[in-house]
Amino acid sequence: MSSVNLKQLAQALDLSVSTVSRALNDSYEISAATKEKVQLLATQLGYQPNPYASSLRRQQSKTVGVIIPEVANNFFSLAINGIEEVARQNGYHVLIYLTHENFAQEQTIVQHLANGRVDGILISVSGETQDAAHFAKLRELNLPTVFFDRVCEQTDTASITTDDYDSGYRATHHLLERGCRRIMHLTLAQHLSIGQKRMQGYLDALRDADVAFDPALLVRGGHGSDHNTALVQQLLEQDPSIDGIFAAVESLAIAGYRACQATGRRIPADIKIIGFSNLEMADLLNPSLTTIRQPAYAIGREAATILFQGLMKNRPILTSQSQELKSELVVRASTGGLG
Amino acid sequence: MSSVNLKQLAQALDLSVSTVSRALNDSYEISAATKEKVQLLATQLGYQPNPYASSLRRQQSKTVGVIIPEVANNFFSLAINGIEEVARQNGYHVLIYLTHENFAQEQTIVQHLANGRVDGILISVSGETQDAAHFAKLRELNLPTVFFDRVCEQTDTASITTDDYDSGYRATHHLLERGCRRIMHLTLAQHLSIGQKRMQGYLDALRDADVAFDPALLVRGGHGSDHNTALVQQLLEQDPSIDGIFAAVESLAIAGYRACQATGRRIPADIKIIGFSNLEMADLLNPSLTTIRQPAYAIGREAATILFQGLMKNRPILTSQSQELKSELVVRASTGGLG
DNA sequence: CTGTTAGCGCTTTCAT
DNA sequence: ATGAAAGCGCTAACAG
Repeated sequence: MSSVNLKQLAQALDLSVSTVSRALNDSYEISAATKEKVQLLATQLGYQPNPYASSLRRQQSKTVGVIIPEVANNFFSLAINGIEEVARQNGYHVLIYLTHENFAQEQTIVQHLANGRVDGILISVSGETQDAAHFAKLRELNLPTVFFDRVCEQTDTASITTDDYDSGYRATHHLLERGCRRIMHLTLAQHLSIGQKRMQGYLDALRDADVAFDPALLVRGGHGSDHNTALVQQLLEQDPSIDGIFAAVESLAIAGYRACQATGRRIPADIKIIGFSNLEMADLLNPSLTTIRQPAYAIGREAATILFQGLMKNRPILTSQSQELKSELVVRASTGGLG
Repeated sequence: MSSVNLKQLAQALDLSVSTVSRALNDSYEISAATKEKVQLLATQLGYQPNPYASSLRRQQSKTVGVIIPEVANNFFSLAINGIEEVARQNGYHVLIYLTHENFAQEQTIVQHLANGRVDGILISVSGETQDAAHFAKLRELNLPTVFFDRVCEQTDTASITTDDYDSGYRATHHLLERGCRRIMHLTLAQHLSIGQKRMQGYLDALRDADVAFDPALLVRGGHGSDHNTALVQQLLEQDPSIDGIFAAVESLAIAGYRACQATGRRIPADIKIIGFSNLEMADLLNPSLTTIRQPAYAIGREAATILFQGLMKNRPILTSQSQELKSELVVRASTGGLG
């Protein structure tokens, strides 16, 4: 493709291919004079090494695969930003794959990457994923993998997460502190560790405050923002005692907000809302919406950094390298909004 | 990496490497019996062809590069979704590169891709890009390229855009129709065709309505949401006659909204806002914000489709394949909000 | 310091 | 219908 290759360079310079190769790779066994000559001509002719030839020979691709459920979601977008940046700095390329929250797709993708196309994998598991057999294969093949945000607890690789339990606790505590006693808990993926931990934080905060937990307040949303809004709205109408909403996912925070509006509840006078959201817009537009912000960009960077360190030093990636980054409680409303 | 390769399969089956290769590629010159035998063992052993070996030999990578300014932006996120989907359907892989709106990075990335790593490129140019020399090289190398959203008018490849002029006109018309006469125009990248077209729509709408254009109402924002808010706020305070805001970019629509709040202007009673935004959240959260929604996902799909058609049929990608997709004016407020 | 040679794993003529 | 052999472009022993 790039028209000019090593052989041509070698011929033009009357050198052997290996000398040229070594000169370009700045090998210590090539004279400074030759190096210069070679590099000069190489840049003149715009020589670009064929990545596939060297990948084949070196048995490494300088490429990582990123597998995520969806990219139209601010958390993952920001994470990709972090990942791409670190990759670039380390001379790596980034292949992107989307599972669309579909387990079968996730399996296929993982399997497709187990052929040397990538040197390592960064993954946030799909909402449907329960079985971890496909990850076992990655270990077998010794393909370094780092989980981020939505981790798979069954395998023993490194993972970068947010302080899900803790932030779930804090969020609930925040509402309790403001007088809420009947807090609706909105969640999507109950069987994902991320959902479970957030909910456990919610439950423990209630318990520590001696507030009874009512299972009726546990709501599992689905996909489709209008559907969720209707669902919450219905529950609000059924139970006027509800005075708080804790949404474990951004989309559900919005749904909760809209449902409150639809039922005429005033925020924060009648009801208070707190929700996970990585969308700065959300609280910029609407300060009455208190949010839990995950350090998405940092998570991407951290996950990538751990992966690359393992790759460069050719060391296995250990569970001990796992980290839990802190999320932030963002309260915008100065005028006693929800804050 | 994947441990098992053609040679091993061949030995195990007592066949030649070429036969096995052909069998797996479903060649017509292999007996049905052999094919079956081969394919059976291949799946049993979990054979995965080495992508780099076949890329090297075939001189094609089954990979496309996507170059965008940023991914933490709903438009590009959605576009990637569309691109990835189409790529997957066609057996292509997607490499992601971010320019961070930086021209130098864009040049480097483009140059790095001109070595056979990708079979084609999908690109949305950085805000700084004025010079198109680096794209000329792509043409030289015959590397199929499709521009999307932020196109480069100097080259003659296909491009997928939104109806920027038209939507700029319609947005402005919308405000004029509601009585606005002093409409502030907020823009980021004035020299990008996308910014120019939107502004031209604005100007023409004013002219057609016989409303004088005041250059003082033209505001060029920068990066940093707080900075932009302060800028707009200052202008609003200086000029109380301003009764409308047209934001050519989502972030500026938010800045405008916040500035209005800060200066005590009521929306839409005192001032009306309309802005480009691909964030459904924005108008869900705040129905008084009328938005122009681009068909981001469709743009991604369309751009990718054109690229792949060219790649598969080995045909050049022509300007004639360019398309302009329609954007949508989203008015949420039923209660006479801004709508 | 430089050249010769082998080979990464696959595809594809060319032969049989 | 199958096999032998060449070669994609590069790197890395091994010589010298």
